[in-house]
Amino acid sequence: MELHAGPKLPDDKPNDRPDARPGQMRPRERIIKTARELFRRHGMRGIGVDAIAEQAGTNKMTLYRHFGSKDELIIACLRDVAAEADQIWADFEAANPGDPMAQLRAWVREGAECVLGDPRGCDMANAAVELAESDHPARHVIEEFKNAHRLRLARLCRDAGIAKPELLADTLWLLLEGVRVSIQSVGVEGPCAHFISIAEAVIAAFATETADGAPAAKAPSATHRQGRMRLPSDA
Amino acid sequence: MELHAGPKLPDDKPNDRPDARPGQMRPRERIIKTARELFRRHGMRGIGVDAIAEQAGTNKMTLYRHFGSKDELIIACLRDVAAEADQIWADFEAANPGDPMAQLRAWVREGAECVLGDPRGCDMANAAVELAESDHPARHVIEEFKNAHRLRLARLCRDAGIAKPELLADTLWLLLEGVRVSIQSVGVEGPCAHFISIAEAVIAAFATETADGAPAAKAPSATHRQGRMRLPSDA
DNA sequence: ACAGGGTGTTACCTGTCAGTAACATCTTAT
DNA sequence: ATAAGATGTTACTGACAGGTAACACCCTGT
Repeated sequence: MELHAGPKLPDDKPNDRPDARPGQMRPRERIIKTARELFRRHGMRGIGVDAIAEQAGTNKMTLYRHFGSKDELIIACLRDVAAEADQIWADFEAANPGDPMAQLRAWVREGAECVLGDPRGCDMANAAVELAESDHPARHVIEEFKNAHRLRLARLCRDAGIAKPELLADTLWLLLEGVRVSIQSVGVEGPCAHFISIAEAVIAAFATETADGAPAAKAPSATHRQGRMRLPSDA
Repeated sequence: MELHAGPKLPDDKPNDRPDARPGQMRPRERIIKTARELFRRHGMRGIGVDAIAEQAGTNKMTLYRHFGSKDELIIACLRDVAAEADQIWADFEAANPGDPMAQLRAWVREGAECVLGDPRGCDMANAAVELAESDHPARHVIEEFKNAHRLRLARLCRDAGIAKPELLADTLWLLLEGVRVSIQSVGVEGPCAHFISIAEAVIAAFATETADGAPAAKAPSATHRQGRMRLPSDA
């Protein structure tokens, strides 16, 4: 039950190590990034640790020195996904400081962009589908992430002055989750193509009744609705 | 490439065979029903043909006499799912004859009921996640089913006099797909709990502008709405 | 030079799973 | 009764996957 902490690096001078140069990640990082991609492409049960290690330019032994089991590797990958998502949140929040409505609309656009171009949907949701065992350790990571994400979205809606923030958050949430799963069965040409229009319309509908009765702060204008919000892949 | 047609039964007198009695299905049917349940519980890659055969009260050889491979069994199961879904459609259409708006709202309620109580979501969508190979033969079945279902929903919306039937259909579609996948990561207590309210509100919002300008036929009454959701008239 | 930790290599074990062969048995139609 | 087809039983193969052992090779800090 020894949790592998990975190779000890001199943390005070990380750039002195040749392996720490950008584009020259150390084995642990390479394995995680490679595993994430292969899990995504082939499914977690559709790819073996041997193939992951080889693709990562290393071997199975090194993999098992860093991750006690395939399940631990899966968990590490999901944590990596979560960290990346948190970063994306932070980015578009920073891009629209003090403007929660703009952040909300950035969330919609960001969500759509993350989905398109790669028809494999949401790593977390896919993991929940594949790891059907209700007691699988990775489920903690998934639930924790999804719940935190949902609360964060509701907070954003509340900050934007929406009258029923939880309801709007859940609506947008279901829509995006629907897009991410739907794209895997009917592709980007299906309902997903209308996601941004739909989401903008829903936001606008909710924004017409703000909590304090004041005019909704920065409700999406008409220019954002049908034409300008074109999805990258459907020109 | 011989497609197993199953044991030849005297179709003219099906009830003469002891195996044809209700609750005493023949091996092929037992295998499909059992496989559907086990696939659902454990995932298609999480259960073996041996376990399926045993649980179905038969053995692997009989299974392989009816289905040339595990993939063929998967396809047969998905077709069974599709047939069942078609039957459900037919049922609630027949329950509200000539009232497409009532049928639409029955679709919402039926969809919600199918999802709740079993946290494993949609078999078709789950299969699309698990069978990641883009050329997997089962993908044809999935895409065909999902596309047909989507068109049928759009037709229902059009018959109900909705101004933008495709857009409402896609919105409801994404919402329900979102529910079915979301329930697997955050459970029924999450956004799924509001699905019916949300869907009713969306239908009401769309129904306020019918195609011919006439008052919407049997729009859901105000008691079903959480918040007064109005969609901008351009969407 | 030396020690030690991280890494690469090879070989191996064990279990599981999809799929098949051969033969015995049962049911039913004629 | 008998033939034919469907089913049950056992045993087997081959492939692959998860996981481990042992040993050799670096590279780095002292």
